[in-house]
Amino acid sequence: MSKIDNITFGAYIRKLREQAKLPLRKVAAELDIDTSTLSKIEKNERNANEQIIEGISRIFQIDKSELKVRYLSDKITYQLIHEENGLEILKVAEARIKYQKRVNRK
Amino acid sequence: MSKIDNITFGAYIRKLREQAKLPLRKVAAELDIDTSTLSKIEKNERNANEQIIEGISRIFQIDKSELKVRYLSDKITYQLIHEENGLEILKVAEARIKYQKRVNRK
DNA sequence: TTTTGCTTTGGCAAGTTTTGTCCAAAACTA
DNA sequence: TAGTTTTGGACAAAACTTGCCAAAGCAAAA
Repeated sequence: MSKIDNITFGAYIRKLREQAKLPLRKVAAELDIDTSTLSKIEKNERNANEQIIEGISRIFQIDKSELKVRYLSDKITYQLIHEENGLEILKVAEARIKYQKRVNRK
Repeated sequence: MSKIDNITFGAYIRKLREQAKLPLRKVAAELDIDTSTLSKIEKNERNANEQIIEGISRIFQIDKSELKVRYLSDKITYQLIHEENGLEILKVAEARIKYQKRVNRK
């Protein structure tokens, strides 16, 4: 139950930063982005990207794939949150991805 | 097993059109879009949108929500197809959407 | 209260992506 | 062959995203 905690990606990385007692300014500098950009990412007003996820992973020693799962699941949740059939859509996507996996390993 | 047939959205609407024996030209006119745009949508080279899904639903008498499920699950599948943890990402998104539903009906 | 440091906000300009449209060539049909 | 349908490329306009900066807000210390 660690990744299914219903906290957004932004809130999660903010929590990491606050636990480490680091100001935006310092983390942003480490990530080589503007402070205001990081502020917006923490408030889910801007997208993160590979470089930023990489950096967060390095700074806070968090497994990069966990961060990616959080980031992408957030995005997908957001895409479906107002859809009537969100859960069905996910089921179909799941079936397709499983199918792809089967096909790819030939 | 009707929506989980591993056929893309484009291929699906092409099939509908061919079964009805209609040329792109006619369907595109009905949808009020360019013929070549519809050709590209059928080949998954352009996005559909609400208006187009609406139109397809009307022309071929297909339930609009079925079309939406097909369209969006396609998009999500495509977003995750190269991700290591695609299935886990879907699971997390699913848990979040369920959580939202619970919260919303308060 | 004033200062100091941290964070938030708004907005602009540049860059990128997506869209709609047109046209010509390719592919198909009869 | 001609006639029709489908495709792909080019292009500008529109929409969206990004990086950056300046100003405002906020809280705690001096």
